Amino acid sequence: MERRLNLEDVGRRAGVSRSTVSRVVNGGHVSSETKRRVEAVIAETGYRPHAAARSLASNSTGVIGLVIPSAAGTLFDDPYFGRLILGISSATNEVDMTLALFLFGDGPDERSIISRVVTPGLVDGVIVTATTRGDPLIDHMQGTNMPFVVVGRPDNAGSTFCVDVDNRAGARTAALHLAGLGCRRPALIAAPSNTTAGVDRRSGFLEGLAEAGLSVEDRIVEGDWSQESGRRAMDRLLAERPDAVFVASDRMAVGALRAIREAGLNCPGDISVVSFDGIVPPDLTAPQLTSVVQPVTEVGERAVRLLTTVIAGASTPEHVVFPTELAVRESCGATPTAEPEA
Amino acid sequence: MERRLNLEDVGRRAGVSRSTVSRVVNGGHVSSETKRRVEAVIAETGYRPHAAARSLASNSTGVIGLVIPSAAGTLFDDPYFGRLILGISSATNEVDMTLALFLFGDGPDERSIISRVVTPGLVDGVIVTATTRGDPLIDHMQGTNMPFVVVGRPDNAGSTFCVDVDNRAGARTAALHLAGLGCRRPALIAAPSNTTAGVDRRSGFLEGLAEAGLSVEDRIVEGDWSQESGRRAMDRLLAERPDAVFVASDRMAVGALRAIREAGLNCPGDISVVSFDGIVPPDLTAPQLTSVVQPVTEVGERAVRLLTTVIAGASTPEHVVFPTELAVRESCGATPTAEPEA
DNA sequence: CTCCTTTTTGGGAGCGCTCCCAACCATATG
DNA sequence: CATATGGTTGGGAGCGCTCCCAAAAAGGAG
Repeated sequence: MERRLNLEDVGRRAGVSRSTVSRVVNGGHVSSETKRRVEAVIAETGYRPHAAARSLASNSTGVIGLVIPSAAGTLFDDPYFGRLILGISSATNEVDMTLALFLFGDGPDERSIISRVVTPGLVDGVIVTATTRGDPLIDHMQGTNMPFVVVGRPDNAGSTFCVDVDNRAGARTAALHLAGLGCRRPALIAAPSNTTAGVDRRSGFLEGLAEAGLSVEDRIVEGDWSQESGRRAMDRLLAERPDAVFVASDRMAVGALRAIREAGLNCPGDISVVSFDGIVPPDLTAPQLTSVVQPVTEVGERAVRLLTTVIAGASTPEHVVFPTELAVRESCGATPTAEPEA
Repeated sequence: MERRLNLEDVGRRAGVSRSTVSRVVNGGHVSSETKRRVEAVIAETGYRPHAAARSLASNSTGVIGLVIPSAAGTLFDDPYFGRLILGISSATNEVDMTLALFLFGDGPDERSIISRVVTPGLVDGVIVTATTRGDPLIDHMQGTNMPFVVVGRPDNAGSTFCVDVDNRAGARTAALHLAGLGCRRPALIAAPSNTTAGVDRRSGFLEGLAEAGLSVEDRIVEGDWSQESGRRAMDRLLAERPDAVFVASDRMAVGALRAIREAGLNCPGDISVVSFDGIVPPDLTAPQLTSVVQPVTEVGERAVRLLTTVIAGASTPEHVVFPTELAVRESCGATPTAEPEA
């Protein structure tokens, strides 16, 4: 097995210098005749530039990292992260970069992996997501000079680049929609309050309710994003006889729907449900979920684009906020249900 | 902002040479006194070695790639890939390496990303998931000298390292179980026949059936892994009045269960269901699915370990096959259902 | 035909590390 | 006291590329 060849070798075969070959590869100025000859040699030999050498010399790796702390075994049970990764991956491909994935749990190993993320010469920048409120990871990142953008809204957003969806406005819309439908005893299945998405959706919903002169009183239970937690939360809530529930995630809403059905009640007949995410396929539930749709894939793509500007040197923090959109389907009762099932 | 410091700088501050610092960092032989001094300087300055420089000099990057071809927008709808990634990521962390993720669709862009995967100096090796039969990607990889292992069973497995689960045996077990329960009219909701997992599960099931003197006759419909396809397949199958169905994936089984319920029939009362994967949480469905459990996470972890041996120079192809295990729950009817719901 | 501009090309320097060999030092041995 | 032994240490060479400057070639204008 012969040695991999390098720029010099290719140049020798084409009768030009290292530099000229480099120019051909990277699109510099080369006479068309020379270019033709060099390209022929490259095609013939299958030459490919060495990524590490390039990174070292140019001080840029062409790799971006995606960091997801507290990635438990259940990470992908919620379609959210898969969708986000898909968006990030596709945008990464588009800008001709490579994606590195850093998942870590809450163990003590976490620290060492964090430090791997900021290893010089490994990635050009990172996207950080799934952080909890006051997550030390954000502070840690700020202490380095590694370019990074946050997906979500960190507490101290002021000084960081971030892209998020308008959780608060979306939840408010849900409240207004439910109020408009005439509910009297609204309830809330909230997302964990140690996440900004959780608090934003909660406060947005309460705010919308207040505008309509309504209140959840004590009809509020906090879930943990899981379907099972949504089911249990709804079970608990049923004792309070709510006539409308806003569930802070689709996945929890699927569980809530099941609890309603198993209690012998009907959605939307007895209880209207509106959820947040718009991520589970409508057909998957009966009735179809009315949901506040957040553009997850776009968020991922935008995060990559934003990161490239940070890598390129942008320094004044930019906050991108995507609007959400209410998709009215069956579970809220605004539309006649196709086939109300027992 | 001052320049990042390098080995030489650290050495100067500690009064030793570049080489000595390198030895301290990499665990070579250094006197304890010197070591202490150097480590102090490293801690104080926060020095971290430059990954690209290291890769270039040592000809090893510490990065492994995960390649998932034909990754459509629905990739993560099935928990399988998420789970696989989790296993791979955790094993990658354990061996102190970094994971690069290459997802690509079936577009013409695919080609260029494949070539990025084999860029020298980018990754030390890759794990390729074999989805479709006769995937040209496998052949392409064989043409390079990039170490790789396949997750799944490629057609031409002979010459590649791969790790897979025993789909055939697992499906056979399902058939035997159903037969043992006394079914007379078994049916099959198969996985796509352009995947080896699909054909293995199909043939294993038919084989088991044959052993028990049974046959699906024409009670066989092929799904596309999606929940919706499982539902449609079952709908179609109902006309044939099957009394037992083996569904080639949990996700399709969830759809099948719904079709049964919506047709006013009862599972397991009217129809027994056994699925493959064991990946959806039992509580998620009613009745709980009896399923052939495949150890997805372990497969991922094993793939990483195997890849490290290939990178280290292993050259005689190794095929690791994990056994599956039948988890008997409610949907097959072997156990009294907790609460048979309409 | 000379001088100046523009395009094209070559090669030195250097990125930060590892690898390896030679030099060094101390201690143990004949 | 010379010599072997083994643990430490320093520094040259080189990984394959980019960056940059200067040399060479090719035109254009006077």
